[in-house]
Amino acid sequence: MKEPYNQYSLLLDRTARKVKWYAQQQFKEMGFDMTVDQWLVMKLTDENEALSQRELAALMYKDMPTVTRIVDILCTKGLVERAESPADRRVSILKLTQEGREKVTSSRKQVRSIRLKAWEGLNEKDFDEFNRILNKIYENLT
Amino acid sequence: MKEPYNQYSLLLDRTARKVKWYAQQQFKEMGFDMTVDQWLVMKLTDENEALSQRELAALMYKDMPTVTRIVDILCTKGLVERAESPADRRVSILKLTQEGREKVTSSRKQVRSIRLKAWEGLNEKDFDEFNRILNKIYENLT
DNA sequence: TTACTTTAGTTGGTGCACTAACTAATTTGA
DNA sequence: TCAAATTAGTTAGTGCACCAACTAAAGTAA
Repeated sequence: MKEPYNQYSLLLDRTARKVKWYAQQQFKEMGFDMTVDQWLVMKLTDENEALSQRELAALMYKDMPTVTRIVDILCTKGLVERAESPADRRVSILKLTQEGREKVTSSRKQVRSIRLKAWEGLNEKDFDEFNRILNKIYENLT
Repeated sequence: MKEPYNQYSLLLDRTARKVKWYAQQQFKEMGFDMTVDQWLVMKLTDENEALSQRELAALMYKDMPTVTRIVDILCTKGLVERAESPADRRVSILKLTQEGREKVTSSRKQVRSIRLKAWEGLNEKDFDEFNRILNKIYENLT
């Protein structure tokens, strides 16, 4: 190979963007007025009791400024609220509003079907390989 | 599996970002004052005679507004120039300036070593699987 | 030629990613 | 106990990604 492993980062990047784009299209079609990242924040807030922004950032593999801004948007939309932690006044505990909870609940089934589309024609072994290789690359660069 | 293929988009996304991040760190360390995307524009401009922005966008799998803006930045930096195509006055033909050409040439070897880092402990078969699976996912969503 | 459509590229607006610098609260350790 | 270090979160600035709307040039067909 003259240029070994050439282009792999481009392939990674374009695939990641395509996956996000496809989910966003589906959101749009189902009249779901929010971004994929905003939805993920809501889902994780729903699933994790007394979640702080730092913990949320870790779950999403995003940095704190990014999380701050997504949460800001969701607060403005009235879907999420910040509450002060009783144990540590630096910490914001995230909670869904009633409206936020309803939105997440009503979307779960549809979101699952979005996920499956990407894996058509691929099997469980492929999924394992995918996980192994991507995790290995990640570790190599950490 | 209760949530099949859950999290795969997160894994894709975080790995793609890590790869870009690592390259950017290396650029910084070698005193290379530009982003990875800017470098890619310069590399492709160097390798392709009389490249238009549309062709460049296709090579990078990016959309045209994104390309316009990256090229804008490189023009401002004096590394790239737009020339009018003699055949079609809508088309901008991209060319590296002398300084741009020197920057690309001097960086090629170092960039190759950046690429290899991600694949430590992985073999050629892994690389093929990686390509096959990511391309399949991409096709599934197109 | 004249009107219709397509194509290359730009511009504006919004959202996410990353760095750096900052505030305020908490923890640590001499 | 109190100064230094750490931690949670925010703000500012820059760059990329995507959509939509736009300009101007080409191509097409009557």
